[in-house]
Amino acid sequence: MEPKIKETSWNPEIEKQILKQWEDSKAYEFRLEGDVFVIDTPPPYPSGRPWHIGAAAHYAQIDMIARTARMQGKNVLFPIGIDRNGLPVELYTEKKYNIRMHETDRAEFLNLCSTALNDLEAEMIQIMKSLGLSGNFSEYYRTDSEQYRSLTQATFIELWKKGMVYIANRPNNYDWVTGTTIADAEIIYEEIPTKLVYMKFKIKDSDMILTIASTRPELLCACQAIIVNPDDERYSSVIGKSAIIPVINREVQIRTHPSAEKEFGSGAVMACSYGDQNDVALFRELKLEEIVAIGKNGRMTEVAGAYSGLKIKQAREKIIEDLQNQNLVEKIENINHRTPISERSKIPIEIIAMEEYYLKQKESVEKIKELGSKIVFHPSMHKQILMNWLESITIDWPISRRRFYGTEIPIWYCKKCSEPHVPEPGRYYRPWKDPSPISKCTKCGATEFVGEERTFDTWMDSSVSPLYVSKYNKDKEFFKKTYPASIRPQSKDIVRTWLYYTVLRCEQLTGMTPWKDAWIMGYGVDEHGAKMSKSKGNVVDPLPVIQKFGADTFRFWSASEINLGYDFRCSEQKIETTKKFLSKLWNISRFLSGFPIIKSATTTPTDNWILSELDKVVSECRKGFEDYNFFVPSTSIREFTWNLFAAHYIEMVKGRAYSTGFSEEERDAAIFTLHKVLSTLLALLAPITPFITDYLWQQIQYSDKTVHKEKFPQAENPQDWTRFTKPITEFNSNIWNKKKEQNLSLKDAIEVEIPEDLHQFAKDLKAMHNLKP
RNA sequence: GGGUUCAUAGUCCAGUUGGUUAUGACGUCGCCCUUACACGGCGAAGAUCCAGGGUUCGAAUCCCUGUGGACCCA
Repeated sequence: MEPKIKETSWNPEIEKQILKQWEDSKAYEFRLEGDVFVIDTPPPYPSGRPWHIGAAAHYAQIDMIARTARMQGKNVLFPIGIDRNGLPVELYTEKKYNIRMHETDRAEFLNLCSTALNDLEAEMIQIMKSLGLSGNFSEYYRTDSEQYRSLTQATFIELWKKGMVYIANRPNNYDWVTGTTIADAEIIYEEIPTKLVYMKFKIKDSDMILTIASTRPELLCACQAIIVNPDDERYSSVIGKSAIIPVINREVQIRTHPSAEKEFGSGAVMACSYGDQNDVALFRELKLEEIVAIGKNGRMTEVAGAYSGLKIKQAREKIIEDLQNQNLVEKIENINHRTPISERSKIPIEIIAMEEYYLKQKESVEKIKELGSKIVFHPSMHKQILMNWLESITIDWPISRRRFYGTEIPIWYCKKCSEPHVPEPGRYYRPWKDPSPISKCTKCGATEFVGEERTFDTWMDSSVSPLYVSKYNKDKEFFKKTYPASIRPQSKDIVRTWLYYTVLRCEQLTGMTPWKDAWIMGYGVDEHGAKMSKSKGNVVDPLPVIQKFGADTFRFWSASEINLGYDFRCSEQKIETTKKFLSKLWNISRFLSGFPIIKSATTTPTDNWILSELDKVVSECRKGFEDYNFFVPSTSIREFTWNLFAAHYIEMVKGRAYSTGFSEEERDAAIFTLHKVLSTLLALLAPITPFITDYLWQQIQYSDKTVHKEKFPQAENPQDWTRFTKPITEFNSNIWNKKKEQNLSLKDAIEVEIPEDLHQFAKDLKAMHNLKP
């Protein structure tokens, strides 16, 4: 019989035709009716070539979630967004044009950023499409669009009116070269050689000398306490006494705190505003009054006395010199110090108190814990990341940034009395250039205003993504049916940020959890298990891989290689070998496509056995799909298809299907079963490898429409025949071995007794191995 | 320093509530064109299940201690 399928292997080029077919038929269009399934898709950030292969694998799996839900009969809202706010594009633009953001015209700088993003975005969308994502590309959103930013601003205004926002003067990471507060995420750490200076402090009203080691002697003038460990017996006699700061000649108290390590330096440390983050915590905890020793220009302030006006480094050298001249230095060690560096200017950051806006979060922690416990995490172990984070929240969230490419904080200040005013929500506001929408100061009645220049932390935008896709404040009917969303897929490393902030803000705004499920994926690492980075040169670019092997190969690799929630290794070689399975599937289909489709038949024991094994696969797959864990179905299908269906069943019934020595009924039963198994496998695989399954489905003509409109298969056979699997496969192996031992070809006849328990399969076994009667 | 997590053949991975001989794949080595497939088939070799201790009739699996790695936070 002529097979309907001619070629002997799957050609990934066909994917392009199929993609077009889906697009033309609007196969994945969302309808707001029936059972609605909403995905809070993570909008990827277009950070430049190559797109991380782990991210591509991640999105392939999110699409599997969408397709699974669709085959369960749901209407799936699968939005596609692009995250465009924030630091990376600013850095990219500064580097590309060799300019500095704060020294460039703001409007011009924004334009450059936007253009850069457009190029990077276009390529990203192309990759997402070619991966076969069934998302809503025709209405993809951008987080820097007027629509999106006006939502961010509206939610801010709403919280402002609820009294959730306040302004406070607190120490922050500060990069004095570029003149901006920066987030922790923008700090990198480097081991830098530095001097650890052991300085002599006199104890007041005694002859005792207390030695204190510090890498920041220039901050002596900002010292407000000496700290020793409460268990450190060397210092128990001086606790509560005062010490005299050398050179500065000011008294400070000696106190205890567990953060003072006995082994570091002399065991006694000075708390200055601010040497590092620990100092910040100490000042807060011990309620010390801060002394501003370093100005925003990176120079010592007046409190530094003789050192005032000097740059930090100069001041350090000068004060060491003075200490030595006055014999106040015990010794100096050269050490490597893990120093926080600004990612942007590569200089050590300073911690300086600045006025910033804060969103209250401390009082929401209990409520978030409650909501968090109701969200179903996949895998469940990653819920712990959120819970641990909630335990460690001690301060409110600083939300203002001194950046350009972000959503503007919609505030205008009265020129006369400085009273801040927020406008009405609904529009997109740019206070740095827009005329004030406020006409009269509510406090003093003045009529002139100055716009705020700062922007929001980008998580302020990202954290309202479920509200955006559900048309919050825009379409009540739509919102009601699509919020809370069904699932938030995202990666493990941003649970503390994106996931947490989303729950926080959605709770504050709607009182509800933003989604029912959270699906947390691990990182893609290189083939040796190391993190990929451009500097290490171990980055794998997904684009050529997809072009070479096809999206389905990439997707199947992603499904079968990644166990949900765990890190996974990426290597081109592994992806390549995955393609073999698609070839296998293709050839099985090619073989079957030569036989007519038979709708029903009276099956034989051999048929019942494989159908029973098929049912087992179906059940396992359904379990995996329900948990959105595609590792389970993909590996289970591959094993069944290759090692049972192809290797044993097809070989066993080949003779019967060709009808040599069998009745018509027996032949029909074989053909029926072959098609039953294959069509079930294609449907099960459809969410994972949508191209090849759809193509084969339509070529063999299992139905006249796409496989993606099918319902998921269910286990159908009540009788369990799987106890025969082992005897059958062992029997077949035995014969193959025997023929090999006797140097026989597989088609040569052989005399072998069929064991008692396999008698009901005898006819097929005889035909398969050419057993002598 | 705190937390999460992992540890099974040369490599990657499975092992559900503890139960005969530890799963599969890649790679290696042999043989083989067998009416779907050489991008294939069959076979073989390859594991003190990280170490030590405990619970148990029985532990890769449960508990404790340790070691090593990855990541997050400080």
